Amino acid sequence: MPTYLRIAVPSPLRRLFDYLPPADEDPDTALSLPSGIRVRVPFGRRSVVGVLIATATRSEVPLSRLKSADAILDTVPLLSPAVFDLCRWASGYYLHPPGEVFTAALSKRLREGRAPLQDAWRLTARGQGLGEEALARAPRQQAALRALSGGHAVEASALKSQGMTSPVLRELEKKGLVERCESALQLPPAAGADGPRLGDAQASAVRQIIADAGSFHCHLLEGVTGSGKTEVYLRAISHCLQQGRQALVLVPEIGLTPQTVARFRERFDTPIALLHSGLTDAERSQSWDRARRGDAAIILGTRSAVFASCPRLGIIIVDEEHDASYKQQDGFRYSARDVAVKRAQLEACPVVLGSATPSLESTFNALRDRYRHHRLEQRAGGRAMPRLSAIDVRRQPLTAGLSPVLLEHTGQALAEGRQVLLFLNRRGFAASLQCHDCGWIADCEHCDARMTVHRRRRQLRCHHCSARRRLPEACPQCGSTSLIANGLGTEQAEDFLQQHFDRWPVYRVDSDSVTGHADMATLVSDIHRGDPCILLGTQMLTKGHHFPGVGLVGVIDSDALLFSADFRGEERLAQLLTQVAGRAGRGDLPGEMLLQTHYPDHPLMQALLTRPYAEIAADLLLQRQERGLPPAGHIALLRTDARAEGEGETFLQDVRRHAAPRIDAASQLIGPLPSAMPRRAGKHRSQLICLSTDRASAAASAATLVAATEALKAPAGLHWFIDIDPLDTL
DNA sequence: AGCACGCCGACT
DNA sequence: GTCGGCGTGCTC
Repeated sequence: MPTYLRIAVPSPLRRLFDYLPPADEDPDTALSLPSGIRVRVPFGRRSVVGVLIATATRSEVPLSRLKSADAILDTVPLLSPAVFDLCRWASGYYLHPPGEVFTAALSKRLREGRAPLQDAWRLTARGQGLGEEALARAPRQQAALRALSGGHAVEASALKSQGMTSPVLRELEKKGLVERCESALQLPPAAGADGPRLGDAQASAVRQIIADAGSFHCHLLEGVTGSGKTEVYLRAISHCLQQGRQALVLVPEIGLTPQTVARFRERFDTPIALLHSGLTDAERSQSWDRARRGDAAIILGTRSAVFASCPRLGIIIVDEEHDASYKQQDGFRYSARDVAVKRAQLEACPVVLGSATPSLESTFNALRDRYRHHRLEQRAGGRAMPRLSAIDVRRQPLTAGLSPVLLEHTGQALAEGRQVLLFLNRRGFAASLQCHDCGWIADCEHCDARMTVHRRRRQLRCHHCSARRRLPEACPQCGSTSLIANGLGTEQAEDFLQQHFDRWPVYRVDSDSVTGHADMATLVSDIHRGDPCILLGTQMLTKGHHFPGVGLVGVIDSDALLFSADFRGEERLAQLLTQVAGRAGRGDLPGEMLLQTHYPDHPLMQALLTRPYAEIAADLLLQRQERGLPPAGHIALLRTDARAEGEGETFLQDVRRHAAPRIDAASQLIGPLPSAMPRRAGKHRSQLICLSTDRASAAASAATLVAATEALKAPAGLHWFIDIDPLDTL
């Protein structure tokens, strides 16, 4: 009976492919090949690297149509069993092609079918048999042999630092005395250095997390900035390392700053593998390898690190779990937070979700006792949250969006030697450009959107695609030179603030002015000197950094955030403002936060002013439950990108007709509808929403939708994808 | 997604 | 006469 290899092939196809074992492989041994190994297989007209999912003795595909695999690339899987299972789960849950999911769990080097990097040397059997006095005439080679005589492998970099050059080692390799291998550090169990004394709430959280070591439990750690969440993580990690196990720490995209890394390095005298987008492919592959071999005790990374194989994982931490950057927004649209929880379950280890502003998803799970909820109420050092008040800007004169009251408070804070943080969530000089004589408005050619004025660069830019044009001197429609820039952006506010407060520096922090990690680091260290200044910025300013010298926070345009078409708009606003508030203040200086608004009586504005985040979240959760929206309900979104208008809707209408009969009563289909911005980057976007009251129905309906979509052939130029648990439905 | 095959316009 | 445009069809 032939043996079949069931392979996940890197392709957008949502199925596995069967192959015969390579010709030189004995069918009986082939049957016991372990799942998770890489296999090189012919696919179409090319050769690709796939992952063995299982071996089988039957196949649906007739033998005559099967090809043989080219080569078995590994003897032992380079994915841990838990990550293998995690990928299989994720492929099913997110309805994403298995081959593409597995590529998320392998480093580039391994995806290309290359062997893991052999960055260490060890003695061969012959090398070990050699006496002390061997190679007396080659002192450098003798020294190298002595360095390796400890019986274990030594990393090439370590040998180099002892003065062993690679020509010397290569010479020994030629003599068959040493060989290359993967390094295998012998990690001693490491404890963290002592930290500050814990408060009661912290100590209790640590105690409960530690008590769960070795079994799955999800902990929601809720605490404002400065309440000591990080200290709880560090203690839990320390305990985990003492057990000889690894810790996986996920942080948001811009949260992996040098300060974050420094904090871990200070505390733990143990190798840390970093995984973030700023690394080169080689560095990434190395971190990936160190995690997989167990050489790194701590794996600290962004979203994709959730798939790093760790042989002895003991805990997972997801910091700022509410952060949107955990959701991948293209291709394999997974949520690293949700995948982390699933992973902890598969690894049988605790997972800690930490945030000052937990997502309603996590709040809901905590309320239903699925998660253990720990609240850290106090700010370390008794630091108070800033006092919040609204500035009613109705009928007030606004200069560059700033009211006299906000200007006065700003001036006063600066004069008192404090720093001021002004939050404005719009880049550029102005939101749009209009002709005062004929009404012409500068629209993007590719999107249903206005172009933003960037005066410094003399450009019009679209913030939804890459379109850029020269800033016109005159109206292209009527030739008038009376062009007016509507809607305030950070550039304009910066110009005004610099002029108005010329005795103090104004730092603008947005993705136009701050481009890299290095820029941000310089800026942060400047600001940490504490001299009075104005910090003016977008969302970028609200993440990851704490500014102890800030005594006043001003939100220039709260209204822009108050009205959002998306169902998560209110949750995001509450999180954003709470996060901004958390940036400010220290023990001796209670901060102040002022919100400029035209709607001081808006219920959400009132709630924000008078109640803590947790209460607002509880209310918002009730509203979601009443409307059957997440996290009470579940959403799957089938989206299309088409070249022609209406094409997507027509196609989705077809999909709906085919799928509807097989969708149960716990799910309802809404749409197809054009997206909130129907045309984006030249593509016409539309969507079909599936809203379900329970998870099982949601999963079944989404699978039905995908099956129907695959069965109907999409017209040329129409792309479609499914988004499970989307962040927004716009 | 690749990568082929396939059938119609401007060039060495 | 051919090089090459990208439409459409398949991948065990």
